This record gives sequence, C-alpha cells and structure tokens, in this order.
Amino acid sequence: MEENAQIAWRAGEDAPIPLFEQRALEGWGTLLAGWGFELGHPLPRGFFEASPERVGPRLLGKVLACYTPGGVLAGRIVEVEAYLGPHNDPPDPAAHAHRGPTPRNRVLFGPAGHAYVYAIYGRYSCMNVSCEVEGHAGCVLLRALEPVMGLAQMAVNRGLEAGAAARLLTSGPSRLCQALGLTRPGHNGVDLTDSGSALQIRDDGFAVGEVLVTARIGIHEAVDWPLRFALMGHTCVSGPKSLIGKRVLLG
DNA sequence: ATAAGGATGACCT
DNA sequence: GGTCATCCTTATA
Repeated sequence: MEENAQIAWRAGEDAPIPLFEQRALEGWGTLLAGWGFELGHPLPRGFFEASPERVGPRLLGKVLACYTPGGVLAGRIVEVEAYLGPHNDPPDPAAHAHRGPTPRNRVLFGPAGHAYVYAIYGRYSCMNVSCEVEGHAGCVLLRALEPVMGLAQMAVNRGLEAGAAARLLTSGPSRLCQALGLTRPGHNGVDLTDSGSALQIRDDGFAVGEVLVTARIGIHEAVDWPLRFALMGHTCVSGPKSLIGKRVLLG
C-alpha cells in the first residue's frame, strides 16, 4: 500500500483497519488465482446455525484460511470439539458460555459463523466457531489442522525452522492459532462466512471418510461426553493416541 | 480490590 | 509420566 493510501475505519472503533485486512476486503479472488490454488468457497451462515455436535463433525475436511501480511495461510480441519450452549438440557459445564454471556464470550451469543478467539494460560490463543442462531450460544473448538498453504510462514510464526513437520505446525488448538497468527484482538468476532473477511472457513469439496469420536481433552467437567471429532488416523490430530473412541461415518 | 485458575505447549525424566 | 510459564477473565467482597 502507498503512504497516501486511503485509511479505512470501522464504525465505532478508534483504530484504523490494518492494511492487510483492507486488502482482504477488496476480495481474495485475484490473490488466490495468483497463488495458483483453489480453496473453494466460504461456508454459508446456515451451515453453522445448528447444534455444535452436528456442526463439529461436518467441519472436518473444511479449510480454515487466513489473509495475513505473510500471505494466505490455510489448513484443513482434522480435529474439533463441540461445546454446547446453556440452553441445552443438561447444560454443558465445560463450555465458556455455561454461565451465560460475559464480556469475553459475548460473540458466542451472537449470530453463527463468527470466530470466538480467546487467550489462555497467559501465552496462547484458542479459536472457536460460533454456532446456533442469534441469542443461543454454542461453538466448535478447532483443535488441529493439516497445513495446506503458507507452510513456510507458519513455521516462522511458530518459531520453527523451515521444513518442520506438519504436525508441529498446526496440531493443537494453540499451535494452529500461532501458525496462522490468530489472536483475540485481531480476530475475535470476525465473520467467517464473508468472502471479504481476513479469516474464513471454506469448502473445497474434500470428501471425509471415517471419523473418530471421543471425549474432549483438557477439561475437568463432563469429561466423558463424546464431543471430540477427528479424521480417523490423520497424522495431524493432537492428543494421546490412547484415547478410546468409536468410528463413525458421517450421515 | 483481590484471588483463583484455565478448552495449552514445551521441556524434562 | 510430571512441572511450569504467564496473564486475563471471572467471581467474590
């Protein structure tokens, strides 16, 4: 961008939209064509307007794509967890939305298909996708990706040397955020269904085979609810291999 | 105002 | 298998 380029501002905010995000707003089409890749099209809002336990497994195989100063970074979703909204019976005690809206989790109570990004343990971030219609919370935590585009930049973002193993890049909820540069200040609340957004979830037609269903990882409540979903046998799936689960085919 | 602890990852044995 | 860094969010007073 030139020095005298027009500065874009977002209504109600006191900081200009970052330059890379302004370019994203102009559309990804030519850029993606320039890279010679095909990342399909953004998933529509209706895809996310359902229970997280239905949306979660259907997100497997879709592509998370992020427009960054270091180019487009993208990975295929290979592992997720569902967290249910407080309107469910029984409510999900492991969910951030469990006790109702707070300043942190308010995105979850908004419309579906938006990014809920939060900081954890002082040094990491995790990314979720909001589900259900406006007024009802519920989300899907992205736990692992298979890197698809921008692997060299992901390695830089992760502090690894070029050519690092794929699973070291994006296998883990905070690893994938670090690889793509996802943060709460930068990405919380972004509409993932908008083809102008700097962060999108896209469908490139990838066909999912067998799916592994297990309990969720790293929680202390509802420890045996079967709400973790992963592509069976994929090397980029995080967590212990000892975790018992069942195999299913999506219906 | 203050205290408790977390949907983790890296490194150690 | 275990430890721990590190800070923000939340609950409570």
